[in-house]
Amino acid sequence: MDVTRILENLNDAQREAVTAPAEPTLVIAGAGSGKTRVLVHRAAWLIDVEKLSAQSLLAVTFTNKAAAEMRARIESLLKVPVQHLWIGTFHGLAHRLLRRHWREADLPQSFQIIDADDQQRIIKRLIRSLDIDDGRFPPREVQYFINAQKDEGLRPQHLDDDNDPDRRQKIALYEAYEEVCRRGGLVDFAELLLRAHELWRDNEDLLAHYRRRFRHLLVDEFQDTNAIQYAWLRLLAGPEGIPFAVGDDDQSIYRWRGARVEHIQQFQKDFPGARVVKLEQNYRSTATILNAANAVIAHNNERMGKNLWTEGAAGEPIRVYAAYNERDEADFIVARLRDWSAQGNARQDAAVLYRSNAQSRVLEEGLINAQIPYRVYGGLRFFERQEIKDALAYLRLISNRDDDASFERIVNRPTRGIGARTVEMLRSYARANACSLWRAAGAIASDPIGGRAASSVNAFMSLIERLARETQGLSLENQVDHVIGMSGLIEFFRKEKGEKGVTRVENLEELVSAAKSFEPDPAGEMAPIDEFLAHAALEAGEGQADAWDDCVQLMTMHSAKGLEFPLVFLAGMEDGLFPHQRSAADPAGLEEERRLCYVGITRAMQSLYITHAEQRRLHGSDSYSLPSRFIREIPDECIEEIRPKVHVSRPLRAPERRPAARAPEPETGIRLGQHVRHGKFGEGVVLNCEGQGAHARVEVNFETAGTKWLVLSYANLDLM
DNA sequence: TACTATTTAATTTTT
DNA sequence: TTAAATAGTA
Repeated sequence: MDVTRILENLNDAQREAVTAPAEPTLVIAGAGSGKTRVLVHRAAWLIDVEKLSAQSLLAVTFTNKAAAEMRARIESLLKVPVQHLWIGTFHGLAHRLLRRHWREADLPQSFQIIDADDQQRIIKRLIRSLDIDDGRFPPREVQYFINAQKDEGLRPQHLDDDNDPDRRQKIALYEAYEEVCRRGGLVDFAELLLRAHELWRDNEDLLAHYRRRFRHLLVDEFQDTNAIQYAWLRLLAGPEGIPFAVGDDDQSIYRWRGARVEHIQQFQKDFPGARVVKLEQNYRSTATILNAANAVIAHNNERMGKNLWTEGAAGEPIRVYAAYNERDEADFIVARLRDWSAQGNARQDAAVLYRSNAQSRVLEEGLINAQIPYRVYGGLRFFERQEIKDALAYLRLISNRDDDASFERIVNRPTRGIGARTVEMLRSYARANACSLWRAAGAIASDPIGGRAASSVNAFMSLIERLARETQGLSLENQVDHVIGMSGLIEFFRKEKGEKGVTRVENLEELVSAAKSFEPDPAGEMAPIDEFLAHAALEAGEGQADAWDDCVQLMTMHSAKGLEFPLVFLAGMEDGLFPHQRSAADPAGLEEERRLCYVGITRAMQSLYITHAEQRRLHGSDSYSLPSRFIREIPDECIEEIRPKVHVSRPLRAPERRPAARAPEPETGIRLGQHVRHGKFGEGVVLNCEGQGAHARVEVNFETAGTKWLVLSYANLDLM
């Protein structure tokens, strides 16, 4: 056995974690401290040194990318493939279990997975069909409610309406939604986890079997687990299982979608005496960057506490640039990126991070002008594209006629004379007879007095039947090819004007090649087409292709988690934008924003620039804000302030169209963006003014007191 | 049924 | 500003 290969190049803390005895272990791994490394080496250690069969390990991650990377790295360390090692996402593993045990899970054998978009469509339809005011119950909110319940492991029957009519309504919708899914054999993402949990909870023998098999549970990004994921892990671990969880409480940024950092504390309660290892040595960033990150995150109360350090040098100071507006900010960043390239650096080593996607626009404009290639992360993924989902809906309907979500999607796509009226008729029939739309269509199509609608519906049904017949026995690739051609989809999109249609047709052709290169599990019992459909739902594909081009990377701070770049810009560091207005109100929200800031700072290896704009056009109108409070939390000695150069000052702008209408009070000297001081509220910036003379009021965004409207004649503001 | 005008709202995202 | 959803019109 070659212990050295597994242990070399590990520091003491990493080694302690990797070689820990077979006991519950919690690794608190700071940013850049070698988290994945520890996980990978732990797996290799268990297999190679402890001589455990790869079969007895289960490794779980949040993203497919992380799962693939982990497998690859374990294999490269062990120098052998580890096919029998279960590595996957929570959803992927749950799906695997449900396919194996669909009977016990009370699912149809060829159940289909629906994504968030499908789910929303179903809910929207449901709200309408039940004649519920969708103003009071927006589909998005209902969807959020349902998923939140599922994430907590709750079924409608577990819920109490608390005598709140709104809540009662939502519970009723949850129940109705469940029924639609049951009838259509549809499973959403949250349902995968919930079902998998119930599967084990209610089948003693099954649970015992998996407990016997999986002795070691390796968990990545543990701070991101939601209640049902944690419950699932705990159930599997049982009294004997040995969980090895790796996470960082300071990088928990997904509370809003159910993640609970508290599981880190809970872990120590559920597994008393669990070994806790902290990884604090950082191999990524300069000491200056780490000092800044440590100082910022130290302002949070709810944390385990840890301090990143490095053996490396202090490095450059963090540059803070105060831009006049978002254009100036973009110009500054573009100029720095030019320098970066001119000095012989690779563009892909530079990243511009921002809080919200809308910020990318100005940056992109600047980059296009300067002819700097860039790549924006997080666009539409391949399998999420409209035309792709249409094609998949045909395939799904062929596989299962009762799939109402797919039925609705394609019944009139391409248009075949089945309009809103006809669909409404189908829906009400389906509702009255508690059957699927397909069955309703059957009833209506056979109605001799149905008229034109009946014949259109009839034509649609025979098309589907024909496609089903014709694709039987064909290879996956040919099935897909046949369906997109004969369904009329290709023709439909070809007619679409502009470049869009061309791209759509190309994408459909791409789908055929995706089907061609898809390798179904030879041992799997599923029909290859169902496997392909599940794959499409669980792995929506890359957001943007061509990662190999030498491009500057643009992304949100959320999507930057886990990545690192020699040069990083944090753009739009202004109060209201970051921390975002909508999170700043409650302390927990603010702490999460601060963790996000910590994530952002720790992405930088060598150089970090922080920029903020005094004035920013947001949603069409100008807003004025103060530099983010997070900037102030960085120690002064880490920072070098860069003043805007006079000659880049306020870019030429057309004169105000209506100078008089919105003009600030000339005699008061108050203008938008003016910094002011108030006796009680402190310092702030003028956001807005209205009225004149004695009635004039101004809206001021105060650093500490928030945004307030003040009557000018009483407020006694000092100009600054 | 398809196209056009108007209204509305606007973090963060993986599966 | 702008994208998307809805309402209204040809």
